[in-house]
Amino acid sequence: MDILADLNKKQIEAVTTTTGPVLVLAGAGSGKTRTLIHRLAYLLTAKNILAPSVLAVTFTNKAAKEMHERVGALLGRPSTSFPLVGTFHSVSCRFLRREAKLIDYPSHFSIYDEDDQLSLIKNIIKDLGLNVKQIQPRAVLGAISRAKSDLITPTQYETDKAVDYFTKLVAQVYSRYQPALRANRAFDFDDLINQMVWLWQAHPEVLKRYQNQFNYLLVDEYQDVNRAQYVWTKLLAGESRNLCVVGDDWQSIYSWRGADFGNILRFADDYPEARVIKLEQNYRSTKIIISASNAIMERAELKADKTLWTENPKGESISILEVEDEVAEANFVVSEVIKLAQGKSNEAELIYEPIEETGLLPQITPIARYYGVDDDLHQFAVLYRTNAQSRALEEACLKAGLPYQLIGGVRFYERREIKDILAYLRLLINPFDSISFRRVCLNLTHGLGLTSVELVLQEAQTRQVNFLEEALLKNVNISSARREIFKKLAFLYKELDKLLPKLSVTKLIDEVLKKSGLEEDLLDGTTEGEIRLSNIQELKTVAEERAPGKGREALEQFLTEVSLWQDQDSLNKRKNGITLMTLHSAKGTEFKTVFLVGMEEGLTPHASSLDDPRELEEERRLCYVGLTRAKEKVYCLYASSRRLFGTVYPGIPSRFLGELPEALVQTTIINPF
DNA sequence: CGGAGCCACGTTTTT
DNA sequence: CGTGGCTCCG
Repeated sequence: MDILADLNKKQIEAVTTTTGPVLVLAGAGSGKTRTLIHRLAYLLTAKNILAPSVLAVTFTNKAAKEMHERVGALLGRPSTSFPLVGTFHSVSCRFLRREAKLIDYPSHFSIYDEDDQLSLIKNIIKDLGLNVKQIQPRAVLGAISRAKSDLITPTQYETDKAVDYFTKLVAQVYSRYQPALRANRAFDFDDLINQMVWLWQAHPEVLKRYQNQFNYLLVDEYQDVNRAQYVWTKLLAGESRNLCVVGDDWQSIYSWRGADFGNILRFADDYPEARVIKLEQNYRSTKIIISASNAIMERAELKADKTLWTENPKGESISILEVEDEVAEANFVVSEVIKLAQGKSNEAELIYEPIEETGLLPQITPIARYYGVDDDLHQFAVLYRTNAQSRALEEACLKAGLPYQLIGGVRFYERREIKDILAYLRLLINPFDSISFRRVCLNLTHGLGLTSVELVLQEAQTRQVNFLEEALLKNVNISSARREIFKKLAFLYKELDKLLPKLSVTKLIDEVLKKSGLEEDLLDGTTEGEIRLSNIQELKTVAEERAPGKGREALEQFLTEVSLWQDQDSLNKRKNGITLMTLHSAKGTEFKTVFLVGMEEGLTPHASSLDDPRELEEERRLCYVGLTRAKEKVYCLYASSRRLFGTVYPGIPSRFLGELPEALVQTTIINPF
């Protein structure tokens, strides 16, 4: 097996430069993932590095999984002798659970997601005697999270950042927020990184241990690391400095979440001896698409210098289309897909017939009906700036019978029934978890309300005991009926605790479904209840796959996995259909044909970015990401009027369209008259 | 305590 | 236009 076969010169350099710091600037479609995978394989075989001393960090579980599988395929060895490949959060969580006792946390701490964080913050605001309505807990959480991604502690925030009313309020909430997490034996997502950084800084001997173990470090999507992740990486790379980071500053689209692509631009400051390797040859797209993408990025102010090029054919022009409104836009996309899909498949399977007209705009593109069964539809994607835009597209697809796959929207683990079940299980592992306790009482236990639950919570807090201790209730001033309900709940948990060692997670979920009465509640004959129950069935499938085995250990593993694996489409089976998703979700994907819809001022670029040049730059990069998803053909659409939240707005073509060189585009105005 | 109606609000979201 | 969060009442 030749690991270097089929790689270009630059890629080979990136694969074989195994010692010292390496920065790989990998343009869109330049074979970045391939290079990474080959580098891992090269380390393990040609260099005979032992798997346990290699660590590869990604941002998404999907990327981690892909890397794992593809290295496996390349090496053809069992996954047991694999290096550790995982997301920043999952890897750090693993470390943190191992070392938790050093910072006085149990190893089975809960992991709080955004919902949980918000509940916690709302409670703190209430405790401070402030009005939750006037404050927007979301904004406070956002500020805290941003501070945390910059490794700013509550104390530092108070002294350095608290300058006006809002930031002073944030300081107040933040200083109570961290102790609140501790009281709950919980960490939030940011903590999974931060606490490890702080732990390493406070315990150099522990850091040393990790540095000694992981001699070879690989970080993917480096443009997306925030300050905390940057420090985390730098600490771990330590003195060996065998750190290879791969990324593309042009594809930095998460700076609003604390990602700082400056980290990629400043890499050489920390590592002056770094080898910088640029992967500029694109294997994905046509010359036209690459020229257009370069034209967009030429105008970016702050960026690493690189130019994408390709040996691929010139390809088709980029079609710019003006349509009447979002309905016409969706109709155009749908009929165009049907037309194109027909060209590629058995014609007998596709029959066109205009279906009943809407009555509103009968002149506009009569929708054809899709009768196909081919799976070429995977080759089409419709990308938009905001999730709200998916509605018109979905409707057009449904009307035409065109199968589609919607990425994003309400995520599986954010569904109420799922969160409820998980809260129930989480409380079993961590009975100090007040957020889960609240959920269990309020959503899954009849007869309990906010007032009595708050009283119990308060009593537990003053006595420093967990919520399930019966003795606790003696001093709580609630009616005897409610006291009985609490006692029943506590008893139920005791029972579950006893059964736990013998039960698989699947069985445990069944047990909870029955004993909590949730199953009974959901079997109320409504389809909604049915759907919720089937979601829980799906959760059981996840449990079987990700956490087989029995008892506490399996349950802990399951809870960690589902907390950290919130991936959108990991649960959606890849069914046939065109893909509908936001530009953000599109990063890392590729399609033969891409429709960029809503290319209007105020949408792409988004209105909220117009007054800030830096945010505008991010919109530009977003546009770049959109264009470079396409292998063969790009359509850009804008509507001359668009209905948003019930009101009609005039549509002005996006500035980015005007920046595309005229020679590359073909503009058509689809006018109904 | 919990359901029904009313009002406010509305980017992007890897973990 | 829809959703979700809150209030009021039974």
